[in-house]
Amino acid sequence: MTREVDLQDGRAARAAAPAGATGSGVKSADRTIDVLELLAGAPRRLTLSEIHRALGVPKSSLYNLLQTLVARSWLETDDRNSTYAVGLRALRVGAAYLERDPIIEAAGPLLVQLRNDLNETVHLARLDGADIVYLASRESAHHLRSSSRIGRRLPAHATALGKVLLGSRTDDEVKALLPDDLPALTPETVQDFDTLLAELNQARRDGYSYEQGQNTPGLGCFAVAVPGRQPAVDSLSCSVPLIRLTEEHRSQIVSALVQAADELGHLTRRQSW
Amino acid sequence: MTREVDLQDGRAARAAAPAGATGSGVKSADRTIDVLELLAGAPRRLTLSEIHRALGVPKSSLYNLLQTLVARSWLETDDRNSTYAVGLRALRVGAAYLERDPIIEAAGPLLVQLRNDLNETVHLARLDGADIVYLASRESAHHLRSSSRIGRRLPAHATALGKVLLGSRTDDEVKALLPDDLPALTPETVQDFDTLLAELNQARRDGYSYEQGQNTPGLGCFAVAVPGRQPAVDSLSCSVPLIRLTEEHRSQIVSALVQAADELGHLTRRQSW
DNA sequence: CCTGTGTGTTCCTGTATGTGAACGCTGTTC
DNA sequence: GAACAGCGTTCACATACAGGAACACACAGG
Repeated sequence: MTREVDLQDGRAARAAAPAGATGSGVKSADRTIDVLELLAGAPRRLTLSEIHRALGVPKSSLYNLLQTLVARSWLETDDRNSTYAVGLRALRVGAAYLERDPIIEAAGPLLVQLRNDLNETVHLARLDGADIVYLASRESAHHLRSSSRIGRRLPAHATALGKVLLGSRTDDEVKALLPDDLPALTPETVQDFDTLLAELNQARRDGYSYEQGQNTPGLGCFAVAVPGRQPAVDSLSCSVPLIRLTEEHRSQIVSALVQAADELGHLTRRQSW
Repeated sequence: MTREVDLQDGRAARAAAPAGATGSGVKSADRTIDVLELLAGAPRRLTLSEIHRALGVPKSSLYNLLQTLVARSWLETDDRNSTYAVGLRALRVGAAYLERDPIIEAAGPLLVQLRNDLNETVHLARLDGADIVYLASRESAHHLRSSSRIGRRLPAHATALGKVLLGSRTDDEVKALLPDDLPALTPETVQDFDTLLAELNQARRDGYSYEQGQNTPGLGCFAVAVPGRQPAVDSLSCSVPLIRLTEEHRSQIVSALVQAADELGHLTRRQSW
């Protein structure tokens, strides 16, 4: 018997939309998305029965659906119809989102320069509801093997990227945006609303946000919002292992981030959207 | 009146699957994919009516479908339900495909090194049917603005990436794989089957493929297959503007590509798949 | 060996879903 | 100003799909 485990990997599970949130729309379309998002978040290939249990969709309906998606190469099955994973054709749509957005195109060279100047990992992210979504990143030379986080979601309140964007809104807007109970990713994650609001005020005053180990133990993170839209939706960040973080490094990072975000704002302001 | 144009951009239109290829599966799932692939390949945002005409789906059905996809953030509508584009949540699934594949993870640093050594644009691609699909690339320092081609498809016979992979198959297999009429992307594209087979033989002998302006005028391209699987499915390439292409550069590129492909093959051979 | 639990697959029916036609609306044209 | 053509939206009916149950098969264990 195979051990029963969470099919969604730990972090993503909390940040992801309520999987069964299929309410009013076209049923098969909702399920198609359910399947794709489940497989995208799963740590390994899944069998029909596993998907059946995870989504609560009848096996026979699911069977037809999966066949359809495999026929379109949006899903792949390895040996003989045993396990399913995201397929090659699903690649294009995500890339299309990235290509259509001028800010992401413009961010590429800027991120490279930032990473080279600081020699730390830098990210571009966007606020979506209560989560931030990674849009682009460049890894520091230290760990090359780190897999790109593009498309991954993290609760905004647990990240510097999110805090600085929340800070661009009023306290009331923040209250309306975030869930009543703030999920914790680590023991350090702020779960108290007033503490969070204090952090946001700090970020508003400083012009940047900082966070330590609130989403990843041992990692500190600085972020500034990309100017241009009000309220801001995009932000740049730089993550540093706490062991390597000196006061000098800190001010270097912050000024480099502010400058890069400014430039990014200017580059995209006149763009036709 | 708006001028009526092709909704799919020139290249992608030919390489893409027959858009109406929805045959036997779950209808709404097929249509969901149709919509996503159409929007991903379109050069701009589309209205409901445009999608209706492009896919031949009844407007009322399409209306519900689009509403559902928007509600799930797989599509976005800008002002007020007027035009549609790929949404933020579609990002994750493509990224998931890339992350699950060890060869793509391993290719990252290798591509960076290749690009730095050659100072030219380098690509990793995979054969899928009669097309190649770009999986990863690093642009040369010369043109930073070039948008990533990840997920884009090109006819295999018109690219060095594809020719070297086709060369890893027998002539009969190639005949079975490719369509009867080879589409041309430029006046230079091989359309004659015997000429193509001769090119494949050349590639088999040399261990790499070369092509000039067959998919992009003024651009030459070298490619070698990543060893490990038989027949090969992945290949590495380097594109060079013809003006800049000397005999010395040529041999430097080929040997760097061969070495990188070998290394990539070794890195991934022992990986658990 | 036969039983039990797992898998993926097929079939048939009731109903949920797709759809054609009609609607309200805006902007353009004569 | 009226007629037209385009747009997105609504609604009631009939079709095609979802889903329960039953199927074939593989494997593990008593």
